Amino acid sequence: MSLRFHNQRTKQVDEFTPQAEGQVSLYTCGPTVYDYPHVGNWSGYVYWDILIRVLQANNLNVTRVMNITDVGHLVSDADDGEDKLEKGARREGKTAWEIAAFYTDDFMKGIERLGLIMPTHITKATDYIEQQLDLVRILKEKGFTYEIDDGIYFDTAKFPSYDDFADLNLEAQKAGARVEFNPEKRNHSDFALWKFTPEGETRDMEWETPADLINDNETRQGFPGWHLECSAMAMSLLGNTLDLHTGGIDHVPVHHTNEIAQSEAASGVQFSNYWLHNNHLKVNGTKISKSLGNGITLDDIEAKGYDVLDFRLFVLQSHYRTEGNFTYENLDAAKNRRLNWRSVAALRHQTHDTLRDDNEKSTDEKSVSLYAASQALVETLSNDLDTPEAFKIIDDAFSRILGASVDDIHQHAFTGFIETIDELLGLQLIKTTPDIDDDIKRLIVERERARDNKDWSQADTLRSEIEKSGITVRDTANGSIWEYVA
RNA sequence: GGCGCGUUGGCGGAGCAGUUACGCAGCGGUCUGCAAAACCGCGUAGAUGGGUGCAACUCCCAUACGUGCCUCCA
Repeated sequence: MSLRFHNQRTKQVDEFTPQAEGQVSLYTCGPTVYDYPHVGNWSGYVYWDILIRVLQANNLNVTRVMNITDVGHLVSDADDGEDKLEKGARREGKTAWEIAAFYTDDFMKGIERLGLIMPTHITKATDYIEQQLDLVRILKEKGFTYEIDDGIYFDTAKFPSYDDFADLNLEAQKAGARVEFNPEKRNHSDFALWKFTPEGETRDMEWETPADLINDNETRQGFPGWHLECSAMAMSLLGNTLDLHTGGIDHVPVHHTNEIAQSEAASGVQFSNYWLHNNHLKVNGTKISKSLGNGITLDDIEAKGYDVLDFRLFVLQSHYRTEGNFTYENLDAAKNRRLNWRSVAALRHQTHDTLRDDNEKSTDEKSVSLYAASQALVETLSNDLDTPEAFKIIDDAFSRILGASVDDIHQHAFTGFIETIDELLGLQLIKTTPDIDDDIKRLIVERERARDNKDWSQADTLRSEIEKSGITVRDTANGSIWEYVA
């Protein structure tokens, strides 16, 4: 079995080989906790959840770090020392610390709602201030930094391969730039490692800048630049070279480019061997943005009567490197597909282990080797997380299940297949398809008896009775089958 | 102004130079006590114009439209 991923570092699909056999170190850029995440944010985390599951299915032990950005993420063009957290605090009349705590908590709940596997470490930027300052110190000692009025900056001109990762054309960008940049900066692409709190201001979140990092000896309060945290946390927990680093496609030209520059300038070795990026989700054909107010949240989805698992399935229908488009019409299609899959999964309660095993059944035209389908799922997903193709495999297998007589389905193998789907895709088909209770089973048997006696009115009465429990019955040549009422 | 990407049937969404993607929705039929399911079939997809191939949705060029980045962004 082999794993392949599209690697932004090499711009091609590469065979994946971890540094240490059987072990994978992985860093995922997490949220900035200043507001509720929207469907676009979540789609990325859903895809990286599949990545974890696929790595584990390949018998790899994953150590994963995800950060919580709770400081230092500057808003747009305002170069006035304000960051997203401080702004959010003003908006809601709270402190930046309270804002961070509230939305961090909300994010953690979202992880559970979507059934995402919890990272090994979830780290807050504010818990790693020391490590970030250490990194600044190393970069300063190596001559990569310079100080200007509002902070300590990284001199990108001293890192010659700066534009390789994103294939940037810095000269062209500079020539065509529409936004004024800080004239004190030496290069347009230079970025702040550490920002100083402006004179006369006090921030909710600020720390004393160590004297050895400042040119003159006066004490200055400050806070970390946004890019610094990821490098500091990744390297302190996972080492100087990671196996995998993931994030949104928007991070390629700035955030990840800067992470690479500052990390490799400090350590002298490659920061990450593989870089994976998820494409964005649009809403109704346009980019999701605060100003447009189209940032649909998990709560919005549920308020419209959908399950968050419908959204999860919707996301996985398209490949992670393809741009998606969220509309409620499309969510409807995903919901219907999930309900259909659920009906199939519920069939396992109505099958039995028979004398014939799964392999024997696979030789039967009408049957299907579910063991082979499980294998195919793992292999398909190992090929750059090909979820659309995985869905096809599931649909193929399910349609053969539906076409087969219940007596021809091997319960153990069938349940195993559903479990494999859940392990790989997290759709919770087992959990969402509980068996029916004995009272309903009795009614079903009673109804079958009525049918045998051709007592149709009694049979219909019993079916109505059964439907009060959210279960409906359909009749096949081999007996009655129950399903959940949609 | 600079740099890039996309355009597949009603909707979503894949692979592939020559065979049905798949799903959701729709229509017709078979089956059936009813209902449903299942199965079969249908709608002659590939933005437009050229080019290279025996052969192009699938490669190349151009045009149109859409969209992203260059400023924070998953």
